[in-house]
Amino acid sequence: MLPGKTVERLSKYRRFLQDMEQKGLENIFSHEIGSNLQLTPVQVRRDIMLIGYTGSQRKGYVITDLICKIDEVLNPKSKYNAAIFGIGNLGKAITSYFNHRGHNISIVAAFDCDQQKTGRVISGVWCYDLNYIKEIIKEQKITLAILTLPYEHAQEITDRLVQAGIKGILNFTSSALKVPEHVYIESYDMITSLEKLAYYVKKTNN
Amino acid sequence: MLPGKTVERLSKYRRFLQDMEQKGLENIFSHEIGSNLQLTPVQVRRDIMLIGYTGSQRKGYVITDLICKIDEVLNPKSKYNAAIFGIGNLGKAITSYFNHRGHNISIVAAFDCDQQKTGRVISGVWCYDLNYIKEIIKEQKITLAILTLPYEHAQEITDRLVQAGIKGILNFTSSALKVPEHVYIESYDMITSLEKLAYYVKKTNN
DNA sequence: GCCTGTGAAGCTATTCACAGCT
DNA sequence: AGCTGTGAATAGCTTCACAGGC
Repeated sequence: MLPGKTVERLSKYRRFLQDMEQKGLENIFSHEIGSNLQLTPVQVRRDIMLIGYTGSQRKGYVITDLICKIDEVLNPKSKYNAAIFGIGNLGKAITSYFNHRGHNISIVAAFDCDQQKTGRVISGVWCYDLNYIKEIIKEQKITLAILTLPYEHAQEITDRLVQAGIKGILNFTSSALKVPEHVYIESYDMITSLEKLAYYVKKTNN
Repeated sequence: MLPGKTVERLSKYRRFLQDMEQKGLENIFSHEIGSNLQLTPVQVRRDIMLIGYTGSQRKGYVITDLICKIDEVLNPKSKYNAAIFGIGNLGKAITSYFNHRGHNISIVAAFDCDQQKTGRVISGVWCYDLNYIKEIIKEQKITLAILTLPYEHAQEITDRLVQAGIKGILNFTSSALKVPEHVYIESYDMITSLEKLAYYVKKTNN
């Protein structure tokens, strides 16, 4: 099992490498990847070492092979189906943004409690009423949930998702969700980010 | 200067404490804060220790005082003006979400290159054309920028923001921005988050 | 007895420094 | 000469373990 930080960087390496591949490049050095992603070459090499890929001293890494290796490590061939909970502006942003790229994760359903939104397609996915969580998750083999609904309902919906057998949750609400051991949570809180930014800006400017 | 992780948690403590204050509570123990935010009591105490606040053994921390102390540390009284660059779904989500709460950071302007959007109010803020970056930033004393525009334009706009004297950037594009030393960047990449989630879900389920 | 505050230990992540290859 | 791969050192963060107070 790779360290979290390494997994995050691998995701970025892969996208960068895909771009370079598209541009017709065949080989790349650790310092090239590094300078593009603002990382040290050592860090890049260490990550690549961790996934067991090895380059050559003269030409660096073979782009196509490295992409393959990352694919192999990050997505063990299976496809993941995700659903989004709360299809407001944030939900729509994520859905349309995400489904545009070729991924092995796809958002296949949306859920909302607003009757104006349910029963039709929004940002390319069908929007269901929150009452059908269990059925649809089973039916569509959804394993990942993205939470973009109001803070107040987050824990309640989470409990229902866990009940329905969801395996991972990407949580954009500022609620610190309680889940059983076997469910993995990744949270992002933008208020925190902005406040952190303000803190460091202040600190570095006086 | 506090560690990044501590700053992040302080932001969360504050919001939780404000909620508790609203509910009429006066005192709170580290384990109560911890269990709500999924942190160990020791961690909470350590963070509070770092900002130089001290509680009492019998009643824990005085909520109002602790909030004050966090305010003092996180926002050294000044107000921050922020602007959002790219007012699509994500931009709108952040703007409306953020300006609803009482903050010392406020989003006072939006920028976009789409003529359909410029010259009017969107999500409560006036939307300017990207050509006026420099003027508006000066005029409105904007120090923070939030980037929610397409990847391809991120670096170019960033350069112009730096030129215009911006101090901090919250970057939601997947581009790893190059900026001079004195500009602070906080980045969030949701593709990375989802891929990380998928990775750990997979790993913990076989 | 149950709380806070904190030195010391333990982990995790990054960087240094350099051996080895081509 | 300039790259990769990696043990060893360092830095950053969290938890342990316990002293001290009410």
